[in-house]
Amino acid sequence: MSTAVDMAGPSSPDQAHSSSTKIPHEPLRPSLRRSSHPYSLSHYMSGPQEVKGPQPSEAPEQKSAQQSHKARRAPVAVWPDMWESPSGLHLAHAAELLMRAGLLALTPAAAEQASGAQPGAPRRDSAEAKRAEGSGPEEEEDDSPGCGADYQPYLGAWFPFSPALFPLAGFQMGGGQWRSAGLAADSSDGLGAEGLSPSSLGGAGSSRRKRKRCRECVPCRRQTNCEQCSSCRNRKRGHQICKYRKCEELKRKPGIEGRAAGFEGLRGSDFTLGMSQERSPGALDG
DNA sequence: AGCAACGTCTTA
DNA sequence: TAAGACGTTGCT
Repeated sequence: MSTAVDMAGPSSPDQAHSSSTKIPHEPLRPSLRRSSHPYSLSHYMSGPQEVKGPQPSEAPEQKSAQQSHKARRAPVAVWPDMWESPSGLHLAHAAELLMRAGLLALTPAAAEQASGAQPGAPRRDSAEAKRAEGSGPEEEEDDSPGCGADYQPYLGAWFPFSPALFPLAGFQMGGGQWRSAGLAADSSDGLGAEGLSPSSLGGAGSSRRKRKRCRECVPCRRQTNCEQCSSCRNRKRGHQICKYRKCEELKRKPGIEGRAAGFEGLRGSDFTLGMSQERSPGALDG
């Protein structure tokens, strides 16, 4: 338990939102103020319930599109607008607010602590984790609401791992290999780490065989769906995993061995640190 | 059988 | 070219 990461804190977005009442409404840094963000902290801390449903500004559009395909789409929520901001400025803004609230620590240690959480009630992913490796400190956490990693969307690890920021830090999702070299060497199913499984390879290399998530990259290690991204909002039709949980290996086209040697062995903590450094004011301004 | 999610095709 | 839709696979 660290001061920055309250492991006994909210285990769901709803609970996380309640903590917003403790946040002092102080002015932001000038650099962030200048970014003219319209959102307050309470806005960032607002949750799915608050953003679900049609937004006032969208009502006319929905009416006019009743007969179109678009009419079937879920209304655009406020959060995804920020999370998916190409510039990442929304994220920086949110990070500033959360840091003020003591909820955010952009340090490797905090990220490590958040990911190395106490076990919780096992859910779906735990079965995969059991298959994945016999033991070890990096053993995949249970997909539990009480798991520290569940807080990542609301804590330090979340922002650096946002897809919107990967490009800013020079980490192209298609080229990165973030899992530990030690883990890779130790992995009993190296195929699995490559997003390939014996079963998926077992056939005649059919392209229709499904690859499996590596379970070791940052997105794979996320415990919970964000419930805000397009994939989550559109799960029934989209049949896609949460954007922020989409395995880095699976994002790459099958057969493309685009692994950059420079990424080999880069630990998650190193990555977090790199992101923190990359996100320093100077780096962002540059 | 039901569900999650990968792969591919279509659409904007 | 990215996002969405849908068929399909793989697992429980």
